[in-house]
Amino acid sequence: MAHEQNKAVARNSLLLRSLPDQHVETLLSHGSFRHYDRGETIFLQDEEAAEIHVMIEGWAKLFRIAPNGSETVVSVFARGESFGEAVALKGARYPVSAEAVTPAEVLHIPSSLLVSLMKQEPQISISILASTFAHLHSLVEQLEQLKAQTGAQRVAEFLLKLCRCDSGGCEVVLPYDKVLIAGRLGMKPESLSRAFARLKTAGVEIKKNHAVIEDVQKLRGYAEIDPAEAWHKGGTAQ
Amino acid sequence: MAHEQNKAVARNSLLLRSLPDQHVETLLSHGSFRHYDRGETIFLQDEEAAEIHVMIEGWAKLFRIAPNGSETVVSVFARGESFGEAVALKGARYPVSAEAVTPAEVLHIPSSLLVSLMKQEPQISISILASTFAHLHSLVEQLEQLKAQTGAQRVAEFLLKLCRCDSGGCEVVLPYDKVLIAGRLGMKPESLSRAFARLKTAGVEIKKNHAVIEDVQKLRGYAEIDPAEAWHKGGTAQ
DNA sequence: CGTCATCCATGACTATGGTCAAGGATACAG
DNA sequence: CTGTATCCTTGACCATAGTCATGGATGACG
Repeated sequence: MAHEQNKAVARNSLLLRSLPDQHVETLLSHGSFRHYDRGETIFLQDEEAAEIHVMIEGWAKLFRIAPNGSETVVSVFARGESFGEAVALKGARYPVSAEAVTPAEVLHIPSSLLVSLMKQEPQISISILASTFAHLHSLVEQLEQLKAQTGAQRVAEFLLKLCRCDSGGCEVVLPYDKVLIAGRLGMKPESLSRAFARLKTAGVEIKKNHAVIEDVQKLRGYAEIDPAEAWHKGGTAQ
Repeated sequence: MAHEQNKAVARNSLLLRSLPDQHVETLLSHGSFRHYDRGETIFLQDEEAAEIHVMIEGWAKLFRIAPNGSETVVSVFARGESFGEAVALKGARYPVSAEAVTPAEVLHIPSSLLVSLMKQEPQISISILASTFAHLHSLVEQLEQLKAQTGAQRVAEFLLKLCRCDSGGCEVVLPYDKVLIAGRLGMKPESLSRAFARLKTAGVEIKKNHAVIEDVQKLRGYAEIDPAEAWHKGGTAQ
């Protein structure tokens, strides 16, 4: 049965994998698996949070709609990752909305259950804090990237994170469509196109939905150094 | 003795105020208060985190130095706020550095102590999660602001957060120097100057280190609407 | 096979903000 | 009062990316 598959993934999720089996079973038996179609809403900004969400299959994005109508993608989650921990435990309202960007399978765990387990088993708190910290960390990284790097450099880092090789050439599949990649990297689709075009200089070729990286080291260099320097080899002022 | 003052502030901090007195006393008696001069380092990126930090007096910034040398201010903390909870409990390395930006008094609480208290008192975990969530939330807001607002709009929101009035006029004191404000808002000091200049349109006058807001509502309007529309009153496409 | 829709690339134009350089204000020391 | 340091503002210039408009590729469907 598909549920067994799902449970296996859940047991391996970042949130649950370090918990004692007994508690994992309790959580699984009270949690619910649900399917979402592409584009379907998982929760909305300002809704009261009562559940923690674990991605079992597919991708989901967290995003905010600003008063002026523009959308900001805050993060994108894949199989094994979870979100909403801190909000749900605080019983606060979601600061973001969540939506499936591919067909997706999500495990929902009621936060009340977690709170009561936390009282018995402090290890759970540590687990939750750990995954919350991971989000914190990734947001900090995003902030830095947004403030200190150009669009093309952010794309370069994005590609580097996707490919698992340390050196030499590499070919990666773009995990979701370009509109979403652009959003995730804080730019418009048009800018993403242009960023791809610039990366040809750094030995990257885009074909359909996969990218061919000629030399990982070279690309890494492009991502980290100020682009002006990559050009005419100047010295930094400070 | 000054220590009593300090302890009073600590007891009122966001992290400790909701804890039972008994535990607060334990934490205080094992924590240490320390003074920092302006510009002094509190901790460095990549150091191992073993303490939680509570601001008692003054201001501190969290920041990252990118490989290319540019600094990103991630957050600024004031009296009563705390940072480093999630990292310290996970025993990970700091993803950011911290530095006093004014003369400051900081309470350091060993994380090992907190871990053992968490085992006795689940309420502590909730407290910590709450303040971690607050950070998470503020980072999300920053991301949104950076992606969806212009510099002048970010400055407008910054001023609005400082003034506690809901309508009418208002005068606020800029809490720290303009270089830091600029950093906190993701821009260079020059851009901050220009943003201030633009805000004259929205009824804001800057004199030395305080800002006079003519009409809070008006400024709020400026912060939220797309600046192009504030100009020629167009309709949004989408 | 043609039609239509979707997604993506590209061009032209504009605005926002970074960089560099210069100049004004303020505070403080002598 | 003068010299100096620090901080802030302003101007000129330019790179980056947003906006708008167009056109091409791909794929679903009749």
